[in-house]
Amino acid sequence: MSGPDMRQIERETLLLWEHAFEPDPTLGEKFYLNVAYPYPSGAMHVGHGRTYIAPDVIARFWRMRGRTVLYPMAFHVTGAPVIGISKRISRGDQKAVSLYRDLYKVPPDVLAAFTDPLAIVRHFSDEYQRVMSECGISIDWRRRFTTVDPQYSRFIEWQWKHLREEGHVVKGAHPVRYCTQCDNPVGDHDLLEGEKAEILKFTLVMFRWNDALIPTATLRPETIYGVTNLWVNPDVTYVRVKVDGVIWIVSRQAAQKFTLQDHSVEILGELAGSSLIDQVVSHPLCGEIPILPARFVDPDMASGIVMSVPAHAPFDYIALRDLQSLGEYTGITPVPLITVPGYGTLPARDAVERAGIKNQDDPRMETLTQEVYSAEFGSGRLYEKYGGAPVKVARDAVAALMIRQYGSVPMYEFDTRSVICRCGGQVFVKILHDQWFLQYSDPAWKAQVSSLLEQMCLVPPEVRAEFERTVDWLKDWACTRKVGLGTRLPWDPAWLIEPLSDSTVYMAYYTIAHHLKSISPDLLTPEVFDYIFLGKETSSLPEREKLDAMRKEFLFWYPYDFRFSAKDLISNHLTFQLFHHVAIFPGALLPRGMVVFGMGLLNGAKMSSSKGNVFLLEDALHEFGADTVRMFLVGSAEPWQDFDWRNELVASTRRQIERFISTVEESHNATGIPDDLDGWLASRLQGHIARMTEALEHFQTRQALQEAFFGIESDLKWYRKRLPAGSDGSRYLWELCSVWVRLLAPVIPFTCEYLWKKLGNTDLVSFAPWPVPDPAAVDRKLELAEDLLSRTVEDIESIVKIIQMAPSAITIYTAPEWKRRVFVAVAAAENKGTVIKEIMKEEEMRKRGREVTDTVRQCTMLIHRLPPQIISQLIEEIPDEQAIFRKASGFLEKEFGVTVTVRDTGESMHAKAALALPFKPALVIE
RNA sequence: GCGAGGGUAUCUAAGCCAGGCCAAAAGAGCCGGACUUAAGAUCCGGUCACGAAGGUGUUCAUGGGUUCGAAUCCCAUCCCUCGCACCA
Repeated sequence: MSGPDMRQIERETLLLWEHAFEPDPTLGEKFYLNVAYPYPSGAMHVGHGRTYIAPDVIARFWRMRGRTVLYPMAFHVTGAPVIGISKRISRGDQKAVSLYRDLYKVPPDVLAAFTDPLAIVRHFSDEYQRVMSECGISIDWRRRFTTVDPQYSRFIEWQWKHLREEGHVVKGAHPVRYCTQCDNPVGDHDLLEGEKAEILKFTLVMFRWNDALIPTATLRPETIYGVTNLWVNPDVTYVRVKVDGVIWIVSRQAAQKFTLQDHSVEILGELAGSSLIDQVVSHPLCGEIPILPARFVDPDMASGIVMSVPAHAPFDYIALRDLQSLGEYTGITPVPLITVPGYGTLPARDAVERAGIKNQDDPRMETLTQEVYSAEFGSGRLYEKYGGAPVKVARDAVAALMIRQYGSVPMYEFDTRSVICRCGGQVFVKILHDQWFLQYSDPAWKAQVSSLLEQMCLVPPEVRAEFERTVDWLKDWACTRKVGLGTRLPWDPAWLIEPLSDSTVYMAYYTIAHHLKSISPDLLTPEVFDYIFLGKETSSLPEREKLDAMRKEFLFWYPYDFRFSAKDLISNHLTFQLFHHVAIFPGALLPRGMVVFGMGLLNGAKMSSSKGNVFLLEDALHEFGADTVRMFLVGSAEPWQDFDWRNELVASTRRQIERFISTVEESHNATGIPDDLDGWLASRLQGHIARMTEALEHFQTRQALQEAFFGIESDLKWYRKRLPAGSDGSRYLWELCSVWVRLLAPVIPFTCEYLWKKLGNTDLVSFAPWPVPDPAAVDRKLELAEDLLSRTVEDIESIVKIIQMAPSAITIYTAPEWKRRVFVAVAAAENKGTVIKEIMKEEEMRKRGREVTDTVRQCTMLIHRLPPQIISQLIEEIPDEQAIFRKASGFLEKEFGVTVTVRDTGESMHAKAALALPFKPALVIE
């Protein structure tokens, strides 16, 4: 049986759904959820699939529960990536072309148009919509927009006007990674090499040498008191340059760097490093010192000349020792200035000697330097004669002093060498001016976000800590760019608003996006948005009727209930959008919750388009069908867990759906009259409904599926096992299937629409009422009886298996009345220690002596092994086991193919019979 | 390095917060059987070890500790994932 043609069903169902999920405000309750919109620069893979399918399951669930559900979608087009992509494609870059042509399967004529960046996003946003629809995602596409639509830009301008008025936007200078070849700042993804390089702020300590200054860059300005010499690389050519009118001696590379860091630089001439050796320089804080040669000095690091503190810097110490071992400069002794626990007077010497370093070429020098550096920074103190301050404090104080009095200036430099742009050019640190910042560092703003977070529902709860940390840690964010697509800053149009800063309150835009399409962008002044979103009246508002409708619609949907996104966005986007919301919207309209997703793996490895390790969502749809893809993606792990796509696992998901289809279809054959067994099935079903509902209320899609799919399936398995031979079950199965199809509709909606119709319904299951557990259908006694039966069957099976003998007769001995009393007494006892005493108060029990104490012990063990729920039920009433087993004897005989007798323990002298306990009958198999 | 989360049987994964319901749910895979001309699907059984009576033994990253009792609590170590900013 291959089942119905799912692809055909999908096509037909999609027609039924056209315009079905386009909600307008109602009188009822709403549920508004949204997902971070995609940047459509490539094809969707199965990882994207889950990002949008999991919220769809939630959307469909609440829709069936009667809420008016809004699930909108748009496309984030702002930023620079597509510009780079289109450049690479027009340049004929093989890697880029092959990615788009071969992996994303873009047709040649479309690819040719990709020389226009907008063509890329247009193509892929259409693809996204098409594929999302094919997945059955119930999006209201009327509200679709892109972030470069003129209406959206007007909206962003409104948003930024408010941010500025609230004082959240400030101007400043900012050091950035900068490629001189591209003449642009570069981000991580623009780098060929050195992604992890951090920008460090050095202090240039200015030593005087004749008419010139020699700047040495240091991260430890406080060590100036211990400087014994400078190091210059004798093999390097240095330059004499005029910097801001003063003569400096630096490496050639450094001279170029200064031009990018707010200095005017004019090269006057060259001089060999060797010519500087043995020259004497001076600084007011350390006096006169010589220049010594050292090969470790890198001309491409900061100024290309360093100051030497052999007492505290292992590199300096070992370089000096190397020289002195050749008999040179033996007059120089290290000058200590910091005390640090765990080290002697000369920490650098201690570290070098402990590690047994031979010379300055030893590879361990880096870690050694780090070790001394951290120790001194963490617990070091300057000598009393230098003020006695902790290093932590002295560092900034001395730097400030030098800048104020001794001509020092800061210099920015990377902590690692070789930072290379994708274009192949070297990357430098440049100070950008007139940069605009969002002042996330503002404690008052942070406090507002923190208190909003406290009220918000975060799923899973573990992410709360990370959000709180992020709010604490956020610093000012450079929010404008010179290149890319986007909206211009209204008051400074030379700048574009950066992509992470123009995507923070668009959830409000969705509520009216479809109405805005019919309004000229020119009419969308800040006053118009003030009215729609804040209810602020202004005279002569245009299109008043439309605005009123929008105001009403906005207030219907807002605030949003849940925002969904992957966990990598916690530390930026998800937190940013909270900052922006509190800045603009009143308390009653602030976000209510967020759901954070895990990441996707493909066959155990990270999914990555550039490495080709992706499985395209569309391919998955074709190969497995939409419902299979959906069920796998939301069923293999909870949304916040990472999931792993493996084709062989997905294939078995498809079989599960096929099994479900045939079960429901075959329920037509069930024509029997419902009896107790159906009562049991119905009672169990109520539990499944309740638990699945609760799971979905908590976004636990996997748990929900376990409950509703496998839970019901395994009940049916037992049900069929229990049916008399030849029976297909009762009419109750129709009812069960009606519930079952609705429970699974959020997860596998195509299949369920199909089956819903087969069950004789004419409406859409997508809008059918969600099943509600019926307390009247719950029958604990029936459930307990079946439980006893199935446990007993398991026991018999396990015995039969072990004894490896074909049984000829089975006798079930139920426990005698007095044991039931003991059982209840033990189960109900507060104090298990004194329970025997209590029981022995009865004359009848005392007569039985040891038998009773043994039973107490056995009962205690049994009680520990049974679920508490069963125990509490047993305390209330021990079922009539005789009746249960007698009633099921036909079933038992069918199961084991032998006669099954049921007896009370008292009727037998058999040794085993004495083992009977309540809910654990003794079994004799012969 | 810093911040957050996590490591459970062949795999995915529940259990952990509230310690005894735990040899540890569920699914998958694998093995065996039934059905079938055969394959697939389906159904039945098995899947840590031992056991001719429903049990016993050893397991929940590693090593310690608390407790009558630990996958669950505490400490240390190792490993994995995400983030560390001008980038979507």
